Amino acid sequence: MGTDIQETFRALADPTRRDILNMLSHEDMTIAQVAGHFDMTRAAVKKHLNVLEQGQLITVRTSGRERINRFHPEGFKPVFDWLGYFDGFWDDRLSALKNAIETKDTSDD
Amino acid sequence: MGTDIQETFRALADPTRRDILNMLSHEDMTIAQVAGHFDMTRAAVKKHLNVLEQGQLITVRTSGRERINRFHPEGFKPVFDWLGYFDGFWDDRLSALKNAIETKDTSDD
DNA sequence: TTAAATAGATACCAAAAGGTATCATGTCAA
DNA sequence: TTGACATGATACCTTTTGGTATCTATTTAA
Repeated sequence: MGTDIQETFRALADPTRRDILNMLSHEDMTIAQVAGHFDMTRAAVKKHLNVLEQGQLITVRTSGRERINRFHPEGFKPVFDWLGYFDGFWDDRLSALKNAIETKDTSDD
Repeated sequence: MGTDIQETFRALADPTRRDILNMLSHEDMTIAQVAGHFDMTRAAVKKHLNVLEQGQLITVRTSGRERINRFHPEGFKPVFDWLGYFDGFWDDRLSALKNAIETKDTSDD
């Protein structure tokens, strides 16, 4: 568990889910709020949110009857780690980025 | 055409294809050579290579009856560009990486 | 308390994805 | 030229994926 890179890559492979990530990076949103931006049912959006949660790209907290989805940038770490295998192709400047991610990871909420 | 980000993310979403990319980052390989590393048919490997080519993550050249697959790191550019939307979350150190990619892009072979 | 709002859970469906098997084509080498 | 080899192209199958519809549960507010 934890850093299942496959789940993260899978989560990123859908355009709707990438759009959702962009939206959530600006503000936390409930399922209904996210669904309001798409021409699809709330159930379909919920499925996408489930996939994003499995990929650890969002976290979810419950507030009353609402389910609030929050962007979780630390979830990108396995992706950057994987990209790191190709260091030789883009020098080693990738490590700076990886450090940036890892530093961010120390914050909690 | 050109930089279809969806095709690139799609190509990265499969573990076999990510393995293939790692292999090709070390040396160019024919279809048969790639297939030799997996417990699946040559046709299946060929499909994966097609997806990687559509995602612009590899290039293909023909030499006689052989089809030689080459890692194409520039294909990652749309991915890094997309990640750039989240600059605010990991400072702006991502731009260093993007510059690295773009610089590499000027090389030919 | 009761009605409306938010969300969860299933069942179901069509299309895409990952894979195999098979046959056709082009190429190297004796 | 002829046979073996590397690949291309289809057809087909199964599972996963993205989506809808429907029903249930919980929570808020009048």
